[in-house]
Amino acid sequence: MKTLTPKQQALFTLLNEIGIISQLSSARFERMLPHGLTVAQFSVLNHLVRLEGDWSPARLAAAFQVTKGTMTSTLQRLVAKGLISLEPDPSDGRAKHVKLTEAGGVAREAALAAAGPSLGELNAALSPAEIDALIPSLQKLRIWLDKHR
Amino acid sequence: MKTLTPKQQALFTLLNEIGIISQLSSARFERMLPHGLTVAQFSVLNHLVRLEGDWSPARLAAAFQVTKGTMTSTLQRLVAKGLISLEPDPSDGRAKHVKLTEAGGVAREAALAAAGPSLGELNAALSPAEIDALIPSLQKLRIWLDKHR
DNA sequence: ACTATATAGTTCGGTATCAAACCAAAGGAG
DNA sequence: CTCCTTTGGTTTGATACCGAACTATATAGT
Repeated sequence: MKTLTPKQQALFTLLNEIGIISQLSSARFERMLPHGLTVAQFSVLNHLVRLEGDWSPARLAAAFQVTKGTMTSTLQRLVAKGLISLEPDPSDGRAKHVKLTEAGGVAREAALAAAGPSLGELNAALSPAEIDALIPSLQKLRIWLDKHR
Repeated sequence: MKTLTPKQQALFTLLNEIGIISQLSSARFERMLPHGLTVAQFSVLNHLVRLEGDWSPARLAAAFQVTKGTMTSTLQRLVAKGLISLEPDPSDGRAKHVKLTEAGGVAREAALAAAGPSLGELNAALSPAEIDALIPSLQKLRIWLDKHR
């Protein structure tokens, strides 16, 4: 039976764990969110609140590392819920501006309030020190993957 | 503007990085796989080769931490490709046995050969020591999430 | 034995995601 | 100015995934 080298095996295990954690944590998070918000939708709302500036669908897609098509879909759902609006960019006929609506701001606050406690529970699983230790390595990995796709 | 506590913020960042890595690495991996195999499908084949014993859909779902419905769907696609077969369990009228076919074994070998090198490239992003350091913490997190869902 | 509960598996409706193909507008090279 | 390439956005088709509802079988409690 063919197998992977130990190095490859370790990487495979790592990515496997990461995939499962991603799944479980998204599902967990989503169950907390009000208004039928999904993680992807909440992330966009949160992003718009936290980071000032003009955000186009393309910039958002790049920020979240998803394809333009995926972002189109997520934005359409947010528009349908009245949480954002898409406006034409006067200086570029192709582009659009993504704008948070009043309702979008409110929904984001509510989601934050609902999800924060659930996030806190995770401290039982991992100490703050462990969390801080994990982040830089994962960022390195994420950046490498982004650069080499 | 409402924000998260620093602790919550760190956890949020962590889960965010994990989500993006999961996405990017699955997409990368999948592009390498032959026969239109997906990561989910390959994982099942690989699992059946590496771990002896009888595997039912329910056991596989638990092992991969997905719902039974998700596993049903993945297994149906593998059956359609002729890579596994589902057989009734003589001792339990509800259960089934998942069996790898010849073609399944071959496909798994081919996938391994195709994907191994791509996995190796990741060593450029993270040293073996970093990888080994990451795994235990992530496992702790995964196990906690599994237990508390 | 009968009933209630738990477990195995499927199906359904919805969202996210990708890749690929497409259109329209912008920018650069001649 | 015209052609070519790049960029912004949408659409389509496929897969994975969840949660919830459902059927059928098994097991436990009384």
